[in-house]
Amino acid sequence: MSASDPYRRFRREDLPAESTALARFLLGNVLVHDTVDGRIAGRIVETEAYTPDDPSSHCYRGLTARCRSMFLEHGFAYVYRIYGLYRCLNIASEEAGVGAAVLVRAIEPLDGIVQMARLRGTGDERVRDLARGPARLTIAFGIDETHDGVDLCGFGPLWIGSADVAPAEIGTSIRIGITKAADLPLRFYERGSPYVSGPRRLNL
DNA sequence: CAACGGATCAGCT
DNA sequence: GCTGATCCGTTGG
Repeated sequence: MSASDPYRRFRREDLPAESTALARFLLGNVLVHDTVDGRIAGRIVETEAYTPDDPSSHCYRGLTARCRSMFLEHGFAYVYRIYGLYRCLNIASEEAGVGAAVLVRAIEPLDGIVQMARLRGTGDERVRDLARGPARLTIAFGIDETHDGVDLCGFGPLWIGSADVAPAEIGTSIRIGITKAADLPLRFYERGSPYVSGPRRLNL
């Protein structure tokens, strides 16, 4: 967060609002968490879109207490608890008042790798595994439900930005771990990246 | 490697 | 009650 910061914060108007456009746009850009113990940051390499009227979306049946953040303007965080144990980070998409979001599924660690390994607390300190998978990445980044509803395009400690690198070559597949609308091609990943999650057949 | 079960709970039916 | 946008350790080919 200095003049020499290698990453540039996005303003909301930098981001496409539409869900699949945002899911693709985010690939290759960075998620940053500036904590008291230093910066944790990495390149987003895998996303999934949960569109309006999507049967697998948490707000398919309308606004509820859990998914209310999905109705915020695009660029706000939606964090929810899954399987009672873990958390997943989404970025709200579409316009305010429309429930939709992009799930961030995997990140290539760039900064704060030592702290990521500490936060994860497993024996596995391979950089490749630190943020590969939606729940792993929230653990590695220290993200929890206190981040639900925060503006990732604001000036807070958790934000998204540009690393000003060449755009990734994007692959497309069906989404992972869902049972409804399971055939829709709404998962996007950086082709060839070893930091992407999921079975190999989905990462060609 | 692939497959399986346990952990653990909010939200919904 | 039952179901998950999951992970991890263990078991078996």
